[in-house]
Amino acid sequence: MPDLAAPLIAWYRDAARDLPWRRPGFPAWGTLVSEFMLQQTPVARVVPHLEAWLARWPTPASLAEDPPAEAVRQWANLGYPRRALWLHRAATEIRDRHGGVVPRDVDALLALTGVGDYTARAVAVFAYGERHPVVDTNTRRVLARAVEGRSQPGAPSRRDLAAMAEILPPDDEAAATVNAAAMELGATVCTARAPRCDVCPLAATCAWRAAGFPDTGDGRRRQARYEGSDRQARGAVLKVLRDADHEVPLEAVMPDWPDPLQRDRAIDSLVSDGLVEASLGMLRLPGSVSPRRPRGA
DNA sequence: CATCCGTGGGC
DNA sequence: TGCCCAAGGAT
Repeated sequence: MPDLAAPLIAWYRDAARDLPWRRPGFPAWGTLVSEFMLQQTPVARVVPHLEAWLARWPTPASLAEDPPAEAVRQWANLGYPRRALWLHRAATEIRDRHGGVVPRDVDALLALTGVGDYTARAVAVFAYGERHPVVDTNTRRVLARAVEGRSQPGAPSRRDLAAMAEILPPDDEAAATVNAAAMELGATVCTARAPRCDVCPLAATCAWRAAGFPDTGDGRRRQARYEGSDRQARGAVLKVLRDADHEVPLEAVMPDWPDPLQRDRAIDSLVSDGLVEASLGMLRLPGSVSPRRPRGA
């Protein structure tokens, strides 16, 4: 296998975008928040939200002090609001189990709510300089093309970590750069559609290019239609509660939604997820009011 | 392992 | 215009 590390490092030195989490001295907490936000949300949408979030909650403990409702509100329209709830839980876990310091150890990171294989290693590597393979969807596509000669990666697998580990140089800092460079290449050059092979540092040895760019089938499943979906209904319910500064009567939540059963199903699932609290016919974001102790309790 | 989970921009 | 896609994770 050709050496991918050297051309990736050289290319990254010139082509890396200037992003907040790449600034020197950026805190590990900021890296963790950015990785939560970047889970399935494009960089351009994340940047302003990240800066507002860190200005409001500069430490995990500061976030943990506020109720989850505030996290869900601040998350605004970033999408997948469970991530806001999970980030709040992770902040609480960091405060309670790690003295308020974002852990460095991959296993400790993996134990945090909402932190999986990607995020745990991204924090260990990019915030702390540890040497691990970091594999996201961009890296998987780059490896699928450059190494395997396929147009798209297969289903995500634990083997992806081993494949990435194989191309990492021994030095910690160089390994971190290769991890970042593979992601950056996939995000800006080796893109899902219309890859820019003319400026790719791996073009000379790319197996996919050498094979004549065969379409090896996309392996990816089509995303379910959003219009009319339960997800859309959930999003609409949550928006009503985010925009309200107090609890809302159940009957006032989307009274004109085309499918009342779907609306009720959305509310139930949000309650089940912990994103909404319901009692006495009222709905509110979690922890947004202090529950009154029943008389005589 | 397949499915579910938001939202918006680009083509 | 509809469809594709986006630094994943939990169940």
